[in-house]
Amino acid sequence: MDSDVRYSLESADKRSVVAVAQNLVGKTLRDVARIDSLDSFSSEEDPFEAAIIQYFANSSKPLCEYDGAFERALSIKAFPVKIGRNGQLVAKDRLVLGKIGFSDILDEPWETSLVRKQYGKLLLLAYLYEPCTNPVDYIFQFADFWAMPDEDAYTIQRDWETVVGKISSGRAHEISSGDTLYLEAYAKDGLASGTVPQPLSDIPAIPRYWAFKKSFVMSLVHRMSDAQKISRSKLQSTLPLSELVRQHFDKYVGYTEEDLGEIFGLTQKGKRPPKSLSALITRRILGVAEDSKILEFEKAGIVAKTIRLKRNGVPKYPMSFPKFDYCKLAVTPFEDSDFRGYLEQKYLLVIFREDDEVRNEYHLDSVLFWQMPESDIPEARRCYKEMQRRVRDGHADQSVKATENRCCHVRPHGRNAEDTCMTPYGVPVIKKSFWFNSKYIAGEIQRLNTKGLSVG
DNA sequence: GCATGATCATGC
DNA sequence: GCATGATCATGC
Repeated sequence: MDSDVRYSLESADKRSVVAVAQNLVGKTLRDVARIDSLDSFSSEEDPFEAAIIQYFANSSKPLCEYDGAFERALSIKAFPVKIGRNGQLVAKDRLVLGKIGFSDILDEPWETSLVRKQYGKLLLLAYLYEPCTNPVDYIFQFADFWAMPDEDAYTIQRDWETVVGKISSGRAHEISSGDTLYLEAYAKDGLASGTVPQPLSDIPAIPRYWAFKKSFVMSLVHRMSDAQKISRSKLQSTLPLSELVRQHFDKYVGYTEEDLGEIFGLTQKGKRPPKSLSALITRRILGVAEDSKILEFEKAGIVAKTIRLKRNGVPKYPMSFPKFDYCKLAVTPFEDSDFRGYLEQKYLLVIFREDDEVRNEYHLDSVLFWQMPESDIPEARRCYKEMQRRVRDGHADQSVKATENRCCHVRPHGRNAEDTCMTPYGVPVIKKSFWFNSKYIAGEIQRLNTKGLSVG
């Protein structure tokens, strides 16, 4: 998010925190933190949030170094969202920031107030609320620092002054949510918790909490999640996702990428097509706006990928993973590695196949949902362990080749020879990443097609 | 023709 | 500035 967030972590640390947060999206606490229940947090005020904070503390190096005090530097707020009637995410509740101390607030200026301090460092995590579900199984929908636009900050300050004004004129008992626009003094427990004294009047008042109103949280959700649902006709209203996607793509099977670019008005004659053309085509076929995420895919953690198959059924080029860090690789067991996490990625493979006659002309062929089968994980593990061994032995330059491993290999993925990463033995080596072998992917596509799971 | 290493280039 | 997807170049 914007760099103008008032935030005391260094920006590199901040990026690291955001990366940890983004890693939660599409997953659950059970997935990422291997927690089965919140029992061990049950003494906390909010066990769910406590578990999330612990996950962050364990996952982010800068946060570890903050020695548990990082809560001063950032405020993690998990809040529930649900699927609204039109299929878009909506806020479920208000977002509570903290209790209003009727006495403390009297001589506190806005600049040092709880609300002002909180909103400059809010890390918002939205999770999909499901009734009767163990919170460790809630799926996170989006996560990011919240950069508050100036116009919002101004309104929030005015709201704050309105509430403080009532307290400092002895009218805390007259506070109402209707007084304010974005920020409210929320009676969290209603009258259930009884009343408390207020400093400048004998009349007791209901205890209140600072909270962003539901409508304001709703706008946050809209701003932060640009995900859209895949379009459905009446007839398609109850179709399972895979069948829905297949039906959408079916209409366009046989067209070339150029045809589709033209059909959807994404290309102009004489102009070079955008590089992201295939990604744009996928969006159009599914009826989702260009700049939107696809809600169903976000929820299920599916990534759409275009695969161009040559006539022999082998992808034109292999699929790469993000670059790895030699020092991290040397000390991280496979089970805890980023690579292990990437292997669990679910894909929607949008497959184009090379024309039988015209070289370099690719036609839309089919779509497949694919995830690396569990039974192949040990083979990928061998690739990881072998590369790890080489790095430890001082041979980061020696990649595990595609001929050495059935599923994956290692190859350079830097900008050029100068784009290096430090090794544990102090010699920089060109950046590398793990890649799926082209032949392995070819085999998987063939396996799914012959299994009759093909769509399209 | 393929495997492997290296680099380009677009878009965020 | 960098990651990622795309592509080139070399050698067997």
